[in-house]
Amino acid sequence: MSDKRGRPRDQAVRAAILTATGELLTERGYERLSVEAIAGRAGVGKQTIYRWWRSKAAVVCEAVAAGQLPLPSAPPPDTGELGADLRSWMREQFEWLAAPGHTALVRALAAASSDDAGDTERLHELITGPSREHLIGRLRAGAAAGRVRADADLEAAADALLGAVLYRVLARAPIPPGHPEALVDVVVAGLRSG
Amino acid sequence: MSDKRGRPRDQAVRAAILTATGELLTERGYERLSVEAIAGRAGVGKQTIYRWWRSKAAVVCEAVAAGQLPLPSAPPPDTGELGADLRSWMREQFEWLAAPGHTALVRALAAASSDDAGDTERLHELITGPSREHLIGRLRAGAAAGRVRADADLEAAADALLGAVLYRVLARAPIPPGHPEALVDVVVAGLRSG
Amino acid sequence: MSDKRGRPRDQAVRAAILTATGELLTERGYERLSVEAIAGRAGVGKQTIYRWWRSKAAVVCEAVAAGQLPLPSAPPPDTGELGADLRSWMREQFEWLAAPGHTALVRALAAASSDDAGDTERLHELITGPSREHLIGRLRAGAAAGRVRADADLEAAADALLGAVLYRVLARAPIPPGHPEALVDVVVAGLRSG
Amino acid sequence: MSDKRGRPRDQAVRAAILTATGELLTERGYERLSVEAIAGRAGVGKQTIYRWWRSKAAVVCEAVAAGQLPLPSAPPPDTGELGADLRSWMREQFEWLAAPGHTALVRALAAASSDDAGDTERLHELITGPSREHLIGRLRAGAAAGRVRADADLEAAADALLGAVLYRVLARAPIPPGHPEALVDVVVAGLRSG
DNA sequence: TGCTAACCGAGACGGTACGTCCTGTCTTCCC
DNA sequence: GGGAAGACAGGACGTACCGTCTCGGTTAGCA
Repeated sequence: MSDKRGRPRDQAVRAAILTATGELLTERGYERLSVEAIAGRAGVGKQTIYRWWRSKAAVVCEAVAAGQLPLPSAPPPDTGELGADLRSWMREQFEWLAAPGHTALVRALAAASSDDAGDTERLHELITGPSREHLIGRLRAGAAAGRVRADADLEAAADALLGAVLYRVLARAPIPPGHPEALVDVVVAGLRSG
Repeated sequence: MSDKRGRPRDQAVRAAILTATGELLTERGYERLSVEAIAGRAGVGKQTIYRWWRSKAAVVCEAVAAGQLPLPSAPPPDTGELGADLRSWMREQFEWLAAPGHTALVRALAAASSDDAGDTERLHELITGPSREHLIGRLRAGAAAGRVRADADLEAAADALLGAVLYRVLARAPIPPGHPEALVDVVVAGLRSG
Repeated sequence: MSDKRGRPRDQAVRAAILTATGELLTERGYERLSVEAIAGRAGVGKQTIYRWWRSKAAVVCEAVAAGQLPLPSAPPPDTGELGADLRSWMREQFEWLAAPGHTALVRALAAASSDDAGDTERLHELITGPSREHLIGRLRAGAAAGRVRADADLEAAADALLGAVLYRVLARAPIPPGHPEALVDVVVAGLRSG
Repeated sequence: MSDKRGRPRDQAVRAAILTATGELLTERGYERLSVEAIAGRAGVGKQTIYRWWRSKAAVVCEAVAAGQLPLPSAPPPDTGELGADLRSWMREQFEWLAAPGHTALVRALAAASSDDAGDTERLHELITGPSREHLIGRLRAGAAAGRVRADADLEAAADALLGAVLYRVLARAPIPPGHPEALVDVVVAGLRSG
């Protein structure tokens, strides 16, 4: 089926490239990340990178997919209290962002998005996709438990929560105390009563 | 008192630079925008740009401020119906984004944000600031009219609405029909009842 | 004695490599000749070339030796008339050079010479060696016939004739009519009388 | 007439590039000479080289023209004795070649010639041109003095002498004692009697 | 007939250099 | 002294080859 002629791709090399990419992205940001620097740190020829990825954005994309970059943890388990669950999840999101380098990383990935349409979708799928699905799942469970009205648009609610986080990060606006909870409160109340 | 010796700054030159910046930004995006291209299209020396602006991001920043870039219109007037007003405003936001070049522009500005901390704040202030203030003003009027409960966090609500728009744009996700209204419905309902 | 186990060298492959080398050398010149292009045209792995030759120059060297490259014909037979014989031989040399690709080939081989000392000698031996030996042989016959004075330096005379051709080719200077004959006349007269 | 707008070309930079080129060419030879190395040693951006020269060969060409490379001295003055004059001139040529680096330089320039037609002519004009003209001038003086027969082809004689030198260098053949004198003897005798 | 060695195609690999593009600074002349 | 033009050092881009190195698959002689 597949063409297996020639020397096979060296997986250790692929890993080294993705690791180097993750490190440099966190250290310097997307703008100041160069393919040459990745090659240098990974101990790899530049051509080896271009052989497998079309662009800087594509490498970053796969580095994220490979878990080379720190992403916020999965949402906390369902304790039955929708509001409490979402508040603690939202707090975690903002706490993760407070760590040095993490806001830079999000901004870097946002910048990477502006390059190519194909990579963008894949990148957002990888980064916000899991969070989003867990979030919607939790909301759906709340709906099943009667905590959320049946006709509520759960996707819109998820957009509102994730978007609010993204907005604060990109605007470099400070996070006032109580902000995560206030966000959750507005959305959860809106889901409860139409 | 002030030293006015020497030739004063040529305002026509400044305008040409900002116009060229706006055009190129919309055409090519922030990544592929170069100072040399701006200078070339504006018929201006490169040094003239660097004399007045510290960086590419700063020029983009001022181009936005000078209205060289198309931004969504101001929110519609207060008709007394908070939900209806916000729905139509939100529809306008998404309609503006649907026009060709506008999503590219927002992505370009998001990318510009990742460069420099100082410019970022100014840029977001210019782009989302007016929308945000109008939005919060409208929400505050709703609170005064008793449509919004007194202790609601209007900033969080504004973040949720603006962030949701930003999120869809950056993720290049399609806008399903009814999405703008659903967003407004969740947030407004959340503001009404705590 | 020698270990002849294992698959023997494929002579068809060797021939394909030398043929491809000859073609590419004539088409593109030595500078723009690449081992990868040779391998590609010969339908051969790069390693197969490096297994048998140390360098690009070595392959070119053997391609010449194997007759893959067109070289000027052997000198005409001895008719007894030294001057006439050399004039017609010299005319042949310049006529061969006039054909398209042949001057490029000589320049390519001169360039190849600058690479490696070992290859250079072998290459010159192959290319000018036979011509040179025939030439000196013809001059020696002339000396035996009393047409050339006994103490004449036949090597110097051969250098002068071959070098003059080489000089014109490398300098890309046009060949004026009567030039080959004039060259022969000077040298032959010089050999006749000291 | 000429466009004098903009910053004028920095002559110190031009000199630094040509000096660096001459040094590196002598040290490493033409094949191992890189534009990046020239830029590095000259303390210059690569673009500054490509702004003024189309190719490596063109830079080498101008380095020669600018006297950055050691070339054999001009021919000795006319003492009236044609044979003696040419013998001492020819000895000088071969002595110059015997110095380390000089043969490499000639081979390098021969290799540079194979790249581009335009540069080749200019390069040969610069390198062998002056020698050739002095040589022909001296021969013409000999003809005027009756030492050379009137109908002798002086160009052919010059080709023979210069070519013989070039031939020995490119072939990396050793110079036997008495070779320069033997060369001159053949050619001068040939010019004397037809 | 199966073992072992060497060949062969393909092509990945670490590198070097290419020639282009752009950045931010500078220098000159013109107004 | 502002401004157009454009040279400059520096540095990253993406491409082309280099010479080396595995792969799977052949093709011989020897056992």
